[in-house]
Amino acid sequence: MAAPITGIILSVKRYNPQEIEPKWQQVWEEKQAFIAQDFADRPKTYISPMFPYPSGAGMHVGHTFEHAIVDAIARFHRANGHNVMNPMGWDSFGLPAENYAIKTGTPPQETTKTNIANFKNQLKRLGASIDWTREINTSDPEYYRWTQWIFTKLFERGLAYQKESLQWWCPIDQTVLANEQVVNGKCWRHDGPDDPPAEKKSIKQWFFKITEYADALLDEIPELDWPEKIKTAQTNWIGRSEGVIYTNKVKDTDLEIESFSAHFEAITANTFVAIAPDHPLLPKLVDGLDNAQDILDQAKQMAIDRDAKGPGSLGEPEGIFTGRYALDIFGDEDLPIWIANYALADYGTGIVLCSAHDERDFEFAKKYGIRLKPTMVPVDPIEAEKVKNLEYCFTDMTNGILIEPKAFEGKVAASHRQEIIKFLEHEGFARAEVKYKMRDWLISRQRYWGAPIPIIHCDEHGAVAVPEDQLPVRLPDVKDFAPKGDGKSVLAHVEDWVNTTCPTCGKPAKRETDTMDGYACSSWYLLRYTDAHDDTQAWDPKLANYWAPVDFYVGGDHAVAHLLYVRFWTHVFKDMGLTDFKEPVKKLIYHGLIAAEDGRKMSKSLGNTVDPLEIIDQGYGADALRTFELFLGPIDENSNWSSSGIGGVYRFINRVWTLVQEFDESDKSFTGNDAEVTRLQHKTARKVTNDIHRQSFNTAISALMEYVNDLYKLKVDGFSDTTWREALSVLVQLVAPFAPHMSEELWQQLGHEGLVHETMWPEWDDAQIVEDTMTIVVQVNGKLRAKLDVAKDTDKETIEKLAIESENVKAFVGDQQPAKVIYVPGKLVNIVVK
RNA sequence: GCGCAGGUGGUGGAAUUGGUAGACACGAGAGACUUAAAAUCUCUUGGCUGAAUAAGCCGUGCGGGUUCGAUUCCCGCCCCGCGCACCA
Repeated sequence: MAAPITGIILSVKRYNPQEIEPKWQQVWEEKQAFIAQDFADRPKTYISPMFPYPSGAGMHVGHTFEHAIVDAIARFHRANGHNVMNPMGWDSFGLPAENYAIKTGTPPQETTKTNIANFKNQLKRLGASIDWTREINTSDPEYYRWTQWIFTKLFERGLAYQKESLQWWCPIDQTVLANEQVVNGKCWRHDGPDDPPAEKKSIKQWFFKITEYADALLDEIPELDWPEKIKTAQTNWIGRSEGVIYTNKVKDTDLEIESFSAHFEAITANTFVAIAPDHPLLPKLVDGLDNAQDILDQAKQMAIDRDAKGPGSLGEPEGIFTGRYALDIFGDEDLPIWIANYALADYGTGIVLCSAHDERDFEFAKKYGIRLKPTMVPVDPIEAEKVKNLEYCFTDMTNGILIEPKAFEGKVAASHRQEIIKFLEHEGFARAEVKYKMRDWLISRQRYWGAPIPIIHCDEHGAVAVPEDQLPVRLPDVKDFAPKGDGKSVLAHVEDWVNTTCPTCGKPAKRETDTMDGYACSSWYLLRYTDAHDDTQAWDPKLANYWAPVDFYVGGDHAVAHLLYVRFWTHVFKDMGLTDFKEPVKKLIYHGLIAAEDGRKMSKSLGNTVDPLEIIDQGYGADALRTFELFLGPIDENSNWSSSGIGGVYRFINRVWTLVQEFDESDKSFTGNDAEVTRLQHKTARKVTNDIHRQSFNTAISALMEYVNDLYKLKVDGFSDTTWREALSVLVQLVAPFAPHMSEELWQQLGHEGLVHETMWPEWDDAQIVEDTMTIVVQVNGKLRAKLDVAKDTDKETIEKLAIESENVKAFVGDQQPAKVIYVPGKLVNIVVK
C-alpha cells in the first residue's frame, strides 16, 4: 500500500514560479543554451515569428501567443537533436515612433531604444528560447546599410524605378499610401468615422518592379506548404488573366485605341467602348470637339468622386458620352465611346470593349440607352429568347452557346477559348495578351523615420545610386519632426544633408529625400539572421544556404503584403546568385488572433489589453501563461482571452509539480500497476509528439492532463521506483515545450544531469500501447446497444457470437435472423435486422 | 459580388482514415478538510422520460441524399467570421 499521502503533502515544496522562472532564465543565459551553431552537422531547424514593431505599448497577451507557438516548436525540435535557430529582431522603422516625435520632440532613435528594451524584457520573462546573438534592428545603420545596398542592386537590374503617378495620399500623415494601405477609402491608420478619406495626388515616386516576377511568384504557389487561405489570397492578388488586345480606329481622327479583354468568347457582341475618366488619352480623344473642355471637366469630377468613395463602393455606374466612335473591326455599326466610372486607368489598357455579356456593361447600357447585341445564349430555348430580348444579362461562358460569328455558331463559348484566340489573331482582329491585377510595389514614403533611398539626383546624370563604399546613407539628426505640409519628408529641409555631390561627375547634386516603405526592411531580414553582424556583405551565401529557407515562419497577419514581398525579393536574390533557393519560407504557420475577454480586438485605446507581465506577476507565472494560450483552441482559429481559463492550466501545472514532489519524498519499495503506468507513458509520448508535429497544441496539452489525472489515480495503488521515475521523467520532457521553467526544475529534482532538451525526446513503442483487453461496441442497425470487454486476441466468430447473445441486443433483435453482421476489427459489431 | 474558413453542451473546444458524439478544461452544483474563507481533494454535470451510476427517446446550423453506420462524404439552403473587392 502507498504511504499516507497527507503526511507527504505537508512536507512538499510548493510550486512557486516567481522563484524558479528567473532562476532558470538566468541558467539558460549563463549556459548560452539557445545559441544556434553555424554549419553544425545535425538537422537544422530555422524558426521565426514575424518580427515585431516595438511599439510603446509593449506586448499584450495576443502578441505573446505567437511567441508561445514559436517557442514550443523550437524547444521540441531542440529536444529532438536539431540545431535550432530561433532569432529575434525589431521592425523598428515606422510611423508611430515618428508621430510620437512630432508630438513630443523625442527622437525616434530614443523611443525605439526604450521600446526594444521593454520588448526584450517581456520575451525574456516569457522564457522564450531565443538566440540573442543574432538580434537585428531595421533602424540600425548597420542593418539599413544593406537594405540600401539591396536597393542599389535592384536599381542596377532595372527593378527599382521612378515614375510620376497618381497615388493614394493620407491627409493626416501627409504621406503616400500603397493600395493595400487604403481601407474603405481611408488610410489604414486613420479609418475611423471622423477621419477624412484618402486622396489622390500626382507625385514622382519610387517603385519596385514586382510585376516582372508575377509569373515566377504565381508558379511557385502550388508548391508552398502554406495555408490554402494565404495561397489563394496571393493567387487572387497577383490576378493573372489571359485575354486579347483589340486595336480599333477612332472615327474622324488619326487615333487608335487598344483595349484588353479576358472575356472575349462572345466575339462579336461588343457594341460600345468604355474609357476610364482619368485616362491619359482622353484629352487627345476629345480634341477638336466643340464641348471638349466641358467633357474633360466632367471626367475630372467623375474621377474625384470615385476616389472619394474608395474601392469597392461604387454603386450605380456613371457615364459621359465623348462624342467619338470607334470603328468596329467586324464591320458592324460604329461603337460609341463613353467615359465610365467603372473603367480603371491602371488595369489593362484603361479602355474596354463592352458587351451584353458583362453585368456592368449591361447595366450601363440600359441606363444610357446604348445598343446591346447578345451573341451568346443559354441552351434552353425559352431562356435564350429572353437573353436575345435583353430581359437579363447572360454571362455564363461555361455553358453559353455562341450564335455568331459563323465559324463558331452553336459552339460552347468557354471550351473554344484557344480556338477563338487563334481565330482573332489569324484574322488580324486582336493579339493574345496576359494582364495582372497586381501593380508595381510603391516604396516611396515622404517620411523621416525610414531607410533613406540611396539615390543622388544629378542634373547631368539623373538618378545615380550611392556607391557601396558610401553606404549607409545615414539619417541625419533632426530637431523638428513636423511635416511642413509640402508633401515632402522633413529630410528635404536638412540642407547640408540634401546637398551633396554626384558620385559620377563630382558636381553638386541633391539626395533623394524619400525613405523606403518599411516592408522593404522586412523583405530580407530572415536572411540577415543567418549572418546577422557581417559588415562586409548583407549575408554570406554559404550561411544563408545552410540555414534558410525558414522551416517554420509564424505569424497572423500580412497575407499578401509582406508575405508576397519577401517572396519577391528572395526570387530576385536567387537570380542574383545570392541564395540557392527561390522561396524563403517552407512552412507558414498562420495563427488566429486572441481578442480581449469582451470579444473585441485588444487595443490600448479600448483599454482591454492584458499585460503578460501582470499575469506572470499575479503568481500564474510564464509557464501557465504560455501553456494556457496554446490550450485555448486550435492555433489557426481566433479566440478570446479568458481570465478564469488560465486558472485551470495553472492547476494542471501545479498538479504536475506536486506529483513529482510526492515521488521524491515517498517510500520507493512497493509495486503497483507498472504495466499500466508504462502503457500510458508510451501512449502519451506518441500522442504529444504527433500533435506537436501537426501544431495541435491544445490536444497535446489535454493528453498531458489526462496522463497526469491517470497517474494520480494509479499512484494510490503504489508503484515501483524505476517505472515511476521514468513515467515522471517522460512527463517532464513532454511538458517542457510548453512549461519550460518548471520542467527544468523537476528534471533536476528527478536526478537528471543537464537541461531537459539535452536528453533526447522520449520515444515510444506501439506494442507497449496496446491494451490486454479491447472494448467492442455492439450496434443494432447502427445504434449503440451494448459494449463487450474481450481479450485483445479474441477472434471474429467469438465476438460476433457474444454480441448476438448479449441481453440488450436480444431485446432488439428478437427471434429474427440478422440480415448482415458487420465486424470492424477491434472496434465494433453492427447487427443489421430488417 | 467573388474567394476562403467555419457553425458541436451554459462556455472554450475534442473526435487524425465514414465506426462509442461531447475527450480535456472553464463555469455550475454537491460533499470532505477548515472556527471560517481561500487553496486542495472527491463526486455530479447535453436535453427529455425515469428512483436509478436499469433502460429508452432526442441531439453536431436547416432540408434532402449515399451508407449496415454520417459531426465526417454528396446536393440545396441559412447564418457568422476573414480576405479581396469596378481587374473588363
